[in-house]
Amino acid sequence: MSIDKVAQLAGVSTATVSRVLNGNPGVKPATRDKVLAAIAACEYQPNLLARQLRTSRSRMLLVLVSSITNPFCAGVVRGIEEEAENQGYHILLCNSESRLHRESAYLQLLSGKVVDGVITMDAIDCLPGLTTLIGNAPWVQCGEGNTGYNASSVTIDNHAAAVSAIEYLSQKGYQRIAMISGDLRYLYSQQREAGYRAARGAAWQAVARADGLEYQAGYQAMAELFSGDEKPDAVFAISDSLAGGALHYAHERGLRVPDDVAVMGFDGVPFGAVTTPPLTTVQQPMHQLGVRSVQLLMARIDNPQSEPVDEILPWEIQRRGSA
Amino acid sequence: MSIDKVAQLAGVSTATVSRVLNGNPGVKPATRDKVLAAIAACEYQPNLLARQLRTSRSRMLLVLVSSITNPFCAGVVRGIEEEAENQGYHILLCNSESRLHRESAYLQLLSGKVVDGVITMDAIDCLPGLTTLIGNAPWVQCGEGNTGYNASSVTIDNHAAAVSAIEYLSQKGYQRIAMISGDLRYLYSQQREAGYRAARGAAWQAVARADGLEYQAGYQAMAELFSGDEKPDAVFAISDSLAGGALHYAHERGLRVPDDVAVMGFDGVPFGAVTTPPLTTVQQPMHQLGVRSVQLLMARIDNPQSEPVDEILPWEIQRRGSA
DNA sequence: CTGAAAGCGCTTACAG
DNA sequence: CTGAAAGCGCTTACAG
Repeated sequence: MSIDKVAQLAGVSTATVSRVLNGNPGVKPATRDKVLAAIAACEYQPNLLARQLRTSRSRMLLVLVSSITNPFCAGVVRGIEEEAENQGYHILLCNSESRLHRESAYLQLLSGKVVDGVITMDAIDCLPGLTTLIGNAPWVQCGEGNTGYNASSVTIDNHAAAVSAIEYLSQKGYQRIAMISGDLRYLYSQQREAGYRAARGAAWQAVARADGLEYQAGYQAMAELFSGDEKPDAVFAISDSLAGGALHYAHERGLRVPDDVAVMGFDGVPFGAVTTPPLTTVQQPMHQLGVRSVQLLMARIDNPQSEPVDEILPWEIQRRGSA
Repeated sequence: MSIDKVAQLAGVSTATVSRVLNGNPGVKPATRDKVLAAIAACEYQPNLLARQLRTSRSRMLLVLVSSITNPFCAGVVRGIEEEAENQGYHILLCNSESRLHRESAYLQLLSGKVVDGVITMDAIDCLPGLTTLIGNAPWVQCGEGNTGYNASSVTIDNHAAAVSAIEYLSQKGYQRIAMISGDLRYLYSQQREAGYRAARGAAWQAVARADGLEYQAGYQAMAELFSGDEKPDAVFAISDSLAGGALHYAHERGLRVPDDVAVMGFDGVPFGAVTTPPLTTVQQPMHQLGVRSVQLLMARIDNPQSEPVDEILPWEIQRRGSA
């Protein structure tokens, strides 16, 4: 079932078979039909590996996420897959769990020509060696805008969004606004926390850092915020998942949301619409983040000389019942 | 940066370079060192495509899931990735959204030798053409045990688990136990619904079919169950996500859970631990489902003549506050 | 419009 | 222990 068999069957050269396979216009209809018949007859399936080796184009993209269970990541990945499909690309998803070993194993596929480019959603700054593995291969950072690399990026303005979230809470009359922050190796954590501090200025502040991205971490951080003497009357969490854990803590302690304590999230993931009460949050354009990442990556693949671009997408505050 | 360059640099043949690259023992230490030095000197990176073409082994696995945002799928995928990594394999995740076009595009990678085998988590029965695309390639079904294919499978006993869930609710004293079922194209939906009906026997029954896998669908189904005259006092949902939507409906209507209505889920995904109240559910061995899928697939890859095996894993009822 | 031939970058019998 | 050579299955100038 190789191209040679087809050529034999059709009584033409392999070059001709290849031409009809690739839709090359310069083939006489009669011969094309002969070839097509032969292809059907022997149920020929092209060996993509050979094609990729020859053309040095795999039409595959590597996507590095820290956690696939993170609904924000999942939302972005959907956007990536959709646009990749439009462009005739397949994606190879690496759920790194931030494990260096696994990430570098996948990045080897880049230098090994198995993929044409990579989209990273992880904190790349603190993963030494990875950037050298990527080298000058087409690369876009999604959700993280670390500078100093030969990479494009697509993000939102995390600082501004955090400032705006705090202002929203202030306008609602909340006084003691605390924050559940996250892993500061991520640029977005730094930026959102900085936004919180900037917005608070000289006002009352309290920050608890969640250990991880899961609900449980949000629950713990909330407990920490409520362990002191001065309880917050509002909490701004760096992600909806963490906010979900915070809500759980509030319910468990009999705190009414938003009357006793308001909770505000970040991301705008689906489950935020069905929490009790539904979560007020900063809605990120997840789908569009994915779509634009692919488009910027394609630009780099098609023209490696082109300048990397840093794109910033809009966000909006989604008002629901929790704050 | 091909093997030829390295060979030249080291003053040996390409065969020798290949041998040290592959850890072939029959190489004189002195020459091995020369080669290693040359590899380092020119920062040689092997072209994996060429290697794969030559050896007809890609060490990549295709994983077809219907929805990556489904936390049950995500949990299984983590198990898959972990075991794949142990075996030196990479995975290619296809988030099909049950779209035939996308699934067949990915399955082409199978016939195209880009992947060595496939794990499907989707309802394959009703996707005509896909099974012929798979042909006799190494294949295992995970979570779905359709028979009649040349595939291994790993599942739980969905019927028994559903029966047991209903018995649990009965023993708790609930009388009018309803069910939120799902898409009957999935075998697991059929099996769990059949288990429900078998367990109820002549007792009061009500089934609402959720339209989709998201919270929202569970909310709608719950609304449907409560629209009639005879309200249920307990609801068994076919998945935790759907149960989450049901909980939301209950809260919205001021129904106390589990006093006014009990809610029981299925899957045992992480967020079930932080709902209000936490979700009583049937815990599936997600991680192990993934691990065993990979192992069974490896068996088929290493020995295509081996018989497919159908493996059934244990489940358990996870008691929490909602029922 | 079509074919003969080279080549993508590896690995692997086969000799020696 | 090492090398020359064939070959994996394609595509693509280059002729004609």
